[in-house]
Amino acid sequence: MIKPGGKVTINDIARLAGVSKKTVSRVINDSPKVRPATREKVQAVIEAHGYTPHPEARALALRKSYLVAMIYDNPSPQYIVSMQRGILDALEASDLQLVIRPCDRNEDDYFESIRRFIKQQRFYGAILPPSVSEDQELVDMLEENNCRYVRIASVIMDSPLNTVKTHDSEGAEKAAHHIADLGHTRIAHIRGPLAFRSSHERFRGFELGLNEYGIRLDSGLVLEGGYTYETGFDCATQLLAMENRPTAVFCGNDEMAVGAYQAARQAGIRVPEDISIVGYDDTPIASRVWPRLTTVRMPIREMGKAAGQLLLGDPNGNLRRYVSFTPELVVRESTAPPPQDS
Amino acid sequence: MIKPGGKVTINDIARLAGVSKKTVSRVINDSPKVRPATREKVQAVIEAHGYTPHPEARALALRKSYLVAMIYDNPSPQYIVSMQRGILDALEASDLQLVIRPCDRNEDDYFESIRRFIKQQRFYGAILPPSVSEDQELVDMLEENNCRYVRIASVIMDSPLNTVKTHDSEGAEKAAHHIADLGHTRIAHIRGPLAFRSSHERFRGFELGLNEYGIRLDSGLVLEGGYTYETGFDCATQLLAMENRPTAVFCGNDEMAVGAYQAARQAGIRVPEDISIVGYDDTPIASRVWPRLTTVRMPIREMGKAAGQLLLGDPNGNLRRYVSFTPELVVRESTAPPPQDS
DNA sequence: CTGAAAGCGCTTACAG
DNA sequence: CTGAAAGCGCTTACAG
Repeated sequence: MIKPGGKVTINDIARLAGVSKKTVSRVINDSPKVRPATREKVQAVIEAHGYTPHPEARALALRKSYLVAMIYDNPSPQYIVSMQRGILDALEASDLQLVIRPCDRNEDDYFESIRRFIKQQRFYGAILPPSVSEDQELVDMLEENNCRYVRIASVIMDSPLNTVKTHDSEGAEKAAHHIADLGHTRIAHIRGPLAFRSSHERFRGFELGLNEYGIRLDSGLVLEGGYTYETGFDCATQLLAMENRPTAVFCGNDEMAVGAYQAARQAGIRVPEDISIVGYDDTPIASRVWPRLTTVRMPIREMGKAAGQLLLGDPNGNLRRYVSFTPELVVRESTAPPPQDS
Repeated sequence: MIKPGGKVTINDIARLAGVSKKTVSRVINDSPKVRPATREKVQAVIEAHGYTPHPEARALALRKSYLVAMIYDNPSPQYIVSMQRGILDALEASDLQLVIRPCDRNEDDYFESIRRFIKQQRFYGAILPPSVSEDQELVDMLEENNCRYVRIASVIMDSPLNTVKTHDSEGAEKAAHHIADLGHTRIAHIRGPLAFRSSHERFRGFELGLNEYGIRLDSGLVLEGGYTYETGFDCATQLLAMENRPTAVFCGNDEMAVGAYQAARQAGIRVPEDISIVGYDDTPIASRVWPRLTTVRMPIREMGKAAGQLLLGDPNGNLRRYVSFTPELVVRESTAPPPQDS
């Protein structure tokens, strides 16, 4: 008899099926060395009792964790949610679960706290979106603790085999081409914080893209924001107050672009008639503001999925492939040719 | 010697400290029955080797899981991220981890898939934000599997001891009072889908609030949306095309309100001069659109924390308190008195 | 193809 | 206050 209220265990199944627990184990683990008749008999008992192996017991016996950690400090909810979905897409076929760990790199015990987390849990592996992915100290700590990891980053910082690369510079280059094509020449850039590699890559790509059209990016028109609405607003306010103000602004992400909308509105400057604004990320807000925002789209969910797959490794063999994503420009209504009289 | 590359175990610590593993266990678990000198000696060895107990082994021996599941189908990224943070706030002091499980109630294997998830993982407990929290079949399944749970919901569906209640009707009532105070009488409501209890509560509270001002909510001006931008747009487009169109619209959430903005814009109707719009939730988009949206704020992160605490129970004793949250109105620029000529 | 023994790293009674 | 034995639910060699 099965203990009332208690879970049925491998022993119960073994007894009920008249085999040893090892045989049950073999059935569970799809070992080929079980006679079909035996397998069926055991399967029937398993199903009849809704048996499912205890994950902690397996983990202990196999010296393996079934938990994947996602460690992140990204400020955009949409980014986080899409990334989580993507990772789960990859984990779906496996029996791994996703444990989340938001953090703040500015907090004092940020590093120690994550170290404890990693040491205690002995994860199957960890996935690091930017900007956590750029923290080499953290990655070193993971390696010290034998925790494999996949970085999502705009540059390859160690092996390409554990990086999902996003070609941020190419996305920014496309934005530059679009703006230049429209005929703009006085062009500003509100970049992200220097602590983010993506911010450098986007800046670099944007500058390159303009250069390809023979346009120089005036360093006086490059301001540093914090990837937030408020900083976008502040930087744009400064730009719009200039004597000879720019006719186009490329913002390092959508949040800052929406802040720039607000700055333009308060200054009585029309988008896109007086000023063109371009964002980056294509988060949902980009198509909910008015005018709808021209921006650069990253397939965030697919990137998460690729990261998950990289972490799992190829089930048939163990070759792991280098994965990279190229962003594309989404043209909407926030960009137009510069005003005639300018 | 400690195996190279291998993790240090309780046995290593016991040997190194010259005590039995049981004594180490007592130190780890803060048992009072250890002589201070012994405790210190053991502590020193633990720290010297950075020992941390294997969570799966503990879980197995204690017949207890250290994993909390968050199961949700809420479509708003901001809501999800805030709720996750709140739950983690509550879990911080414990050694529990948060496993996330987004799902889609419309998918065929939604229920079976979650059932498998629950059976396999034997969670410490589960947290259910709306609208998953309203699925009684799912809750029954959790109980069947001895998985405790906390619901976040706008009505108490079973015991108040495992519900974090949100007074949605009160928030909607406040919205009604605000609109009535401004002098509106032709008032519309774009409600959420009938499958969400919150949608009913908000509708009910709004109607009640208008009645308190002697205003009847015209059922012809109540449309059902899907809590999405697109449905908000569609419903508002219908309302604005009416012969005698409303001068104010209360939308069931911010997403739909922003959709309504867009509909007004396309119809050449100004917000708030020609029509007042009120949302619900105070998600970040509410203060990023123009004009900034008057809406009803829910303290989502605190609600998540309360849910986590309810799940953990009171560490000093085991009384659990009923928790509820009352939303407040946030007045911004999307509401104004009705136009003079109306 | 199948089983009895030993072990994963921890804890809970039970003695002393 | 401390320890030796048994057990949590599973798996891995090792026999047969």
